[in-house]
Amino acid sequence: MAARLERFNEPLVLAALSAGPTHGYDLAESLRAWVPEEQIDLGNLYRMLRSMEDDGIVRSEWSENEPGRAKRTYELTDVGERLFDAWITALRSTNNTITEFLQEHGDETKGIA
Amino acid sequence: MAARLERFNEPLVLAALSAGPTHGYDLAESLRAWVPEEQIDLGNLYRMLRSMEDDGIVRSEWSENEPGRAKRTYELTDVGERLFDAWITALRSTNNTITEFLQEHGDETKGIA
DNA sequence: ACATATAAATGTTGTCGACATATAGATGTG
DNA sequence: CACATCTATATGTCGACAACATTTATATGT
Repeated sequence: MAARLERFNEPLVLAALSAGPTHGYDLAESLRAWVPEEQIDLGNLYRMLRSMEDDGIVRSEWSENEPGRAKRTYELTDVGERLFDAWITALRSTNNTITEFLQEHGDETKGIA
Repeated sequence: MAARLERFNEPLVLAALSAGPTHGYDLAESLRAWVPEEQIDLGNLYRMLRSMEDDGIVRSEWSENEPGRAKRTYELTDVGERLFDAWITALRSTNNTITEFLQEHGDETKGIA
């Protein structure tokens, strides 16, 4: 059982990028810090990044003159920053809904709380 | 934008049924009380109830000798009650994750909080 | 008589996450 | 050197679930 929050990886990515540009593989590291219990699916992460780029949420380019495998560096656009704000608001609202629900029904797990 | 919690209707139904048996249409009323902003999809609700019955979470039978259109009355099984407990635990955990995230990033919406 | 509310159900479609696989350069090790 | 492993990006496929639409049927209000 898990109460999965749909698309929650998106605000995690937005938060990570709001601290400055990085590339996909590093982003996966940041996400792991937030959700240590579940391993990040890199395939889905890259797919998400490309879809976010299609929507103008992030912008990317191949990093040049860097050692190692070629990396694509992502950074937030203005649209992305505004989306981040919207996510924060939405998460607050969701959190309130859950909190109210737990207040009304949270004594169901006898002996754990 | 909405931070949708996947399958959140399920714990709502479980909570409603834990207060006693009812039928699908009444359940929709209870759900509306919890999520007034979004209208409940009755089609999906009935589909969900059937699937929950397949999984042994609820049990149902046609109500007899009742006026009006024939109703199917649902009640929780033991499995359903345990699932409800599991949902509570999972929701607590999700709530903690969101809360931590908001504590670190919640000052993004300038002038609203 | 006609519209609307109650009640249950199916069909169809799109989005997203889970899992698998492909490609390729860099680095470590026997 | 050969081979494994790590870093890095990307696509293919599948299934679960929500959104939206439509169907059937009874009861009630005007």
